[in-house]
Amino acid sequence: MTGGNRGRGRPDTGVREAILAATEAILAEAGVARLSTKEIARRASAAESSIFYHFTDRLGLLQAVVRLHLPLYRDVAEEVVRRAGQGSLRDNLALLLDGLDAYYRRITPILAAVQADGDLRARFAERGADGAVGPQRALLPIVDYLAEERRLGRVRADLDLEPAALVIVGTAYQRAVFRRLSGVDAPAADTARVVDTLLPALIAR
Amino acid sequence: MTGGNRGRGRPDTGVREAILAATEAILAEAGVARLSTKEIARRASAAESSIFYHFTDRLGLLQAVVRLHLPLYRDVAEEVVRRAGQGSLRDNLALLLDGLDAYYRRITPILAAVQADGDLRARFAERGADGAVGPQRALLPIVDYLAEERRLGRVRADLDLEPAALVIVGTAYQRAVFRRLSGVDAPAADTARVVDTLLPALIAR
DNA sequence: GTCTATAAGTTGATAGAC
DNA sequence: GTCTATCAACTTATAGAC
Repeated sequence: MTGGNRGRGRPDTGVREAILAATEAILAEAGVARLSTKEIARRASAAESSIFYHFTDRLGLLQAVVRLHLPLYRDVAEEVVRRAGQGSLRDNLALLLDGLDAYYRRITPILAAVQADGDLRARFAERGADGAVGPQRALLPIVDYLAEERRLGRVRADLDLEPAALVIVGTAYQRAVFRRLSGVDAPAADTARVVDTLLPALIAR
Repeated sequence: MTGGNRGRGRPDTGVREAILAATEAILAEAGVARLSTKEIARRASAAESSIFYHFTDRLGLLQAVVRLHLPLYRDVAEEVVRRAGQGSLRDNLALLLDGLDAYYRRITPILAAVQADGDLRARFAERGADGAVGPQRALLPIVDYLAEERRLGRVRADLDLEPAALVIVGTAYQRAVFRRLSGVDAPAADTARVVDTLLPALIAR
């Protein structure tokens, strides 16, 4: 056990965290293809066997990395939910798109790893079934936000929430993927244009 | 040389094609993580060394698989460009979304492989620079279609084409990724709802 | 909890016969 | 063009000392 350590038990020497950080770095730079326990150990300046001590096996490590990033999504999404009714719809949408974009830029390598490894995918499909991490869940906070704005009369009364959330998330994801594939590492510059294109689909006419 | 063989040169024994098909199958079922030359040879009922004879190395094989699927995108996209001005905008958009969805369902495992392998990603980043396959190019046919519809006055005169194309492609891609992650293999059922949500962003008010 | 050392298996790739 | 045989390097994982 590490992380929440406050003096009880063995002192936290940080190897576990170093391993997680090294894993994430390799995933982002080189991809799962080059993610070997030896390379992780080298970058974390730790023994290879420490990986197995902390995470049981390679897949356990990958799972831990994914788990580490799930709360971040809630942060991004719930930040916007809280803003429902405040500020302009345009500003909120820009905030949501940029927030999702930054989030996706960070987790795209990890998502790619999940998609690239059948075993890892299977482990998350199980979890998805019991409702904890199912991919469609990603839409829920956005749906909540839109529902609140609809209740307040700031978006069309007949807005179909799930498709609308899908369009927003899909647009943010696509921007992140495009930028990663083209090797650009700067934040997106065209948020305003995307927002202005999206808005007429949301507001009353 | 195989494929276009029409009697000249050595007879086409189909090993090359079998290797490509086996590669695609493994990618779809298990992901790059399990894509070994040995497994490919086994599934293709061919010798492992034949892979190296035809594709030089593992990366060359992956490149060949990607290349095999690029024309398919043009087919999907250009089908819709041809329909500009014909049928209803709603029908065309539904056709485009479903076409892109089917396309993405097929290439998602391949795209995942590219994202998961840094070397492969690098090879395509180079190509992208010289303009042949750059990811943003995926938007061009959709931009062309929207431009034609705009010229005909069937979409808003002030529609911002690139963001609009991004939204359409992103939505289609997101649906495909979601469905793959949740293990569902059927075509999308909610196209109509998505189209009706998207449409107000495109048409004149 | 972290290390060193090591085992057993798999990997991508080559040489050479047919 | 396709095969069999082979290799050195690397892979995940374990045992046991500290």
